[in-house]
Amino acid sequence: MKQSNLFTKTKKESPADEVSLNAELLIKAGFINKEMAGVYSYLPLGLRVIKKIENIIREEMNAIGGQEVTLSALQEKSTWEPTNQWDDDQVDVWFKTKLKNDTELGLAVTHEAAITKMMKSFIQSYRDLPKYVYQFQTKFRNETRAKSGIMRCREFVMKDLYSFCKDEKEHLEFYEKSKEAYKNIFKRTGIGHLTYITFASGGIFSKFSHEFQTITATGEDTIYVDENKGIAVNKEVYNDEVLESLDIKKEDLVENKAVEVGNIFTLSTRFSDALGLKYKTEEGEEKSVFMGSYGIGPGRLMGTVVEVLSDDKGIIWPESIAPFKVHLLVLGEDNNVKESAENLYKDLSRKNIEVLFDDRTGMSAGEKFADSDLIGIPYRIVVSKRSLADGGFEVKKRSEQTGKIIAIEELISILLEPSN
RNA sequence: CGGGGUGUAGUAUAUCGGUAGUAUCUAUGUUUUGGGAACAUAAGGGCCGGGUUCGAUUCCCGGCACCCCGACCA
Repeated sequence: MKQSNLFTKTKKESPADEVSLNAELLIKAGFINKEMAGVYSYLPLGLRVIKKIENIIREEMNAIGGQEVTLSALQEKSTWEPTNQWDDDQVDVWFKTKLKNDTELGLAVTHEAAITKMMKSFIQSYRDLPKYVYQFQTKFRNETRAKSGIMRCREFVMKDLYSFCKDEKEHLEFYEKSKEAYKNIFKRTGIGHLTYITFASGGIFSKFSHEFQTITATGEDTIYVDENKGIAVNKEVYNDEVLESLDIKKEDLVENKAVEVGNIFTLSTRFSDALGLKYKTEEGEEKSVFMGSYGIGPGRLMGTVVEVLSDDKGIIWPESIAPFKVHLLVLGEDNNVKESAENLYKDLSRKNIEVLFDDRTGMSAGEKFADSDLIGIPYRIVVSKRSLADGGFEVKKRSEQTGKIIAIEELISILLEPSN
């Protein structure tokens, strides 16, 4: 893509109404736009990142048997009444609205009940189980206080997967698989080294749920990390009894602030009982479907990556989710230089290498460099009189301080190496 | 929801009970071009409503919006 065609612009000044690093950098670099407190639009660069994150999640969900759907955002009151989750004194984050005929509706806070209801149409027999269904879908939550940039929004997309199993045993097999899938997701999106599976409160039907917590000073949660075991305990369940049951020693734990980037939990038969999602066993017995729920917010994940992987100049995207692989900068107005850059842009594009081509004219070199650092694309290639005189193009990784001049053949072979 | 704070050009900020200044951005021109270039010219502003006052962007009240701390996050 030619940067001269990109409608977004970078900003020099940090927004006055954002304190969080993720929002500050993403807004300055033109990835997102703030519409109101807790509500953000995704711009071309930001959407490319989100789509890449979604694709990684999608691949991992498909790998463990997930089937993608999209459920509606409008939900009926009757969907949530059986589990007593419609009343505002039970769930206080509802956005509610009405049809013209006064029928009450809610904007989806989550989809456990809705999907349980839907699956009644398709699950009747043990032969229909297990099934795993997921979506990327917008949730609306009327948070009393939106905060931390895109980390806690009133409108946000969530990947939510729901598992439907015959019994707890079958459920736990999948539950373990989902942990591995989640680990893969965080590893592939570049925050695996800072992300710990964390024991958290499990609600009524299971002792624990599992959160995936990424260590960062700006996190909302406090967790206790056992580095050797690679696991953590959320402060909300941190006590002697829990530590003993998990065989964790207090002295091995280090307290950290962290952000919850994923959460998996066992629902058991809470929703299937309430909504009547049952199946016939081989013996002809009627049983409730055993369910689980598995969430990740791609937007929050993106914000976390920015929080964790950035420096004083801007964002440092992991290759796997960067909006482009290469940021090609042409310096100066010399026609030979321009032509050389154009040709390189075409060559790389033909090889299906994603390039953001900074072909903007009338800009100083320093301004282009500053923009490039802010946007944070993994490879920066500079074409200038100097680089051509030195025999080619200057390549520098965003994560490194210095670059080197190389010829086009070598350049292409470097860029075609499989990433991550 | 409790507490605290802030609303001034597109953005970021300053001053002031009496003419609202600067930077950046935008437009035009000239000179620049390897780390946010220089000069010139131009355009652009007091959240909304009420009150006090000769006069309010400034003081007071209400509303709205935004930020921070805490609570909440099923």
